[in-house]
Amino acid sequence: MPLDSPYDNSVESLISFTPKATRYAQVKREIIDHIQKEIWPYGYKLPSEIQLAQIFKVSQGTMRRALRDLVQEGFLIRHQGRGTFVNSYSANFDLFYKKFVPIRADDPNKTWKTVTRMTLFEVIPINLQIASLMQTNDLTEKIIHIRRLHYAKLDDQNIRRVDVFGELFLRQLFFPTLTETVFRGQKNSLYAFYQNTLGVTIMHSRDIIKAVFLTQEQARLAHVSYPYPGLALQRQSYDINNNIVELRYQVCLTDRCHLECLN
Amino acid sequence: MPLDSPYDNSVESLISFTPKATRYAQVKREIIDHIQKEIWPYGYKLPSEIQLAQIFKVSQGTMRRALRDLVQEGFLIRHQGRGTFVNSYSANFDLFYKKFVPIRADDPNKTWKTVTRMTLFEVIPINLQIASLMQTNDLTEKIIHIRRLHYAKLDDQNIRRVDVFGELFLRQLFFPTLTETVFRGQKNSLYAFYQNTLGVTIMHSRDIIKAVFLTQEQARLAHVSYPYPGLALQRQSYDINNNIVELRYQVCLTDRCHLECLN
DNA sequence: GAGTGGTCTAGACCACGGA
DNA sequence: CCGTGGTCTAGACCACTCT
Repeated sequence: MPLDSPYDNSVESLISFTPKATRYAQVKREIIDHIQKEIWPYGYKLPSEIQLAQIFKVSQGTMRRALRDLVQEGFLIRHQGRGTFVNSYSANFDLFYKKFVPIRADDPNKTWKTVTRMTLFEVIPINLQIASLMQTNDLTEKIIHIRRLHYAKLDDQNIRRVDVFGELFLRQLFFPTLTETVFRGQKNSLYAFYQNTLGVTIMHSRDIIKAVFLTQEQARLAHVSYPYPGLALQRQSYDINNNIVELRYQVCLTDRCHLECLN
Repeated sequence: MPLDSPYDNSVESLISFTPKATRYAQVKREIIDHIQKEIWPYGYKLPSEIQLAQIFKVSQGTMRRALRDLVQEGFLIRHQGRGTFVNSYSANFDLFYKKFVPIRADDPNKTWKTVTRMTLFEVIPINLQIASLMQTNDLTEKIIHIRRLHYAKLDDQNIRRVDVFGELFLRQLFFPTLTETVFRGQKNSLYAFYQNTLGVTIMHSRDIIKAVFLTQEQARLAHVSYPYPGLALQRQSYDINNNIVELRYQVCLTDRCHLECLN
């Protein structure tokens, strides 16, 4: 770049260079950082919006704009007369469940129970396919691979039928404390477990769905004839900083369930 | 109610009784009405927000709130320096396409073309199943039933392969001007056709997806062996007043395409 | 009754688009 | 250049929750 460049090369401008960052966007980013660093942990009650406006040195209106956005994006939850809280999977289970679990029972008041069993836990080197789907270039990373089966427990019979075959791939980089023992201890929703126990919050995900045949082995475990059609769902899950940290591949029977999308 | 009731029984209060309707919500409703009655037709440029605030007798801030909501809900579109416009399928085809067509090609730069052919057009009496899915109780209604096939035209071969089998069910009540000839004339997106030619705007929809076998006839038309798995998608489409006006049932092959959901 | 978020107002300055 | 929407401010009143 020539010395008489028209661009502003002052140290100040280079350091403070945040193109088009509006005040409310800056405030949003700072709040997200606070949540991510757990300075404001999940469930935490934030100061009132008046106090927040003073803290961030903005007007109450600008503060409202930032808070409104963050509520809409799922970071915060507000109750009139009570306050503003950091949103969490535990506190708002239904909300997160509906957002991330598109599979619903055909019968709204379904009578059977579902149980989940882990059948494999291993740490493997990353391969090209997974690296591509995880959008990472580091081929030295380790991947935690977990296999899970979801059984339907029918009331009238004493048989267990596999409804969903699931494979999980997690980047160990983001789940350093996860071991087989820790995973076995988890009972509730997987994403709540990630957040509460492993410190990883899944913010959004992308699903790709295809129709496939079950394999012979899957058909046997599902107690259906072969061949049999199933839904194959591949999911990329993004954390609070927009890293893809989890890859999911699951095949599900659609006998008593369906997948629902709202547009 | 006793004469000394603490409640306000004045004629004014009874007439203007709109429980909890905030000002910005009232303004939103009035704007939607204007659009629905085509006082402000699709693509129309609204007055500036200052003028709108004067028209609706609210502050500019409240006006902004209403406009912001309506943009987010898809009714309006705004451009800084240009103005506020009534949104339309034609003007924002990509946006609507992405919203309502969850099926994407596996290959982002796909090389084949798709053509659509209507193979049936009939007006039939409504039946219980359709009435239930349409959420109507009037069993005297007429339903327009249309069958369409989507062919993939492969470059390297001279064969046409059916990729999607589609059935449409429309409530004639909402599409009084639709005849077979009119339908044959439509070339572009179906929802743009509904809006521009038939005066019906689809605002949102709900999809239910299952994995099924293609029928033998479908497998033959698709040039695949039997049995073969396919995605069955059932859609309920809602108009601007939240009536379900269209029901769609389509079965698609997922050889070169997939279904995508963002959560 | 004190504190909270939800709504609403009446201004201000800026960046962008088009004539 | 003027008109537009985008951002921001500094107040106000109300409904709700909790104690």
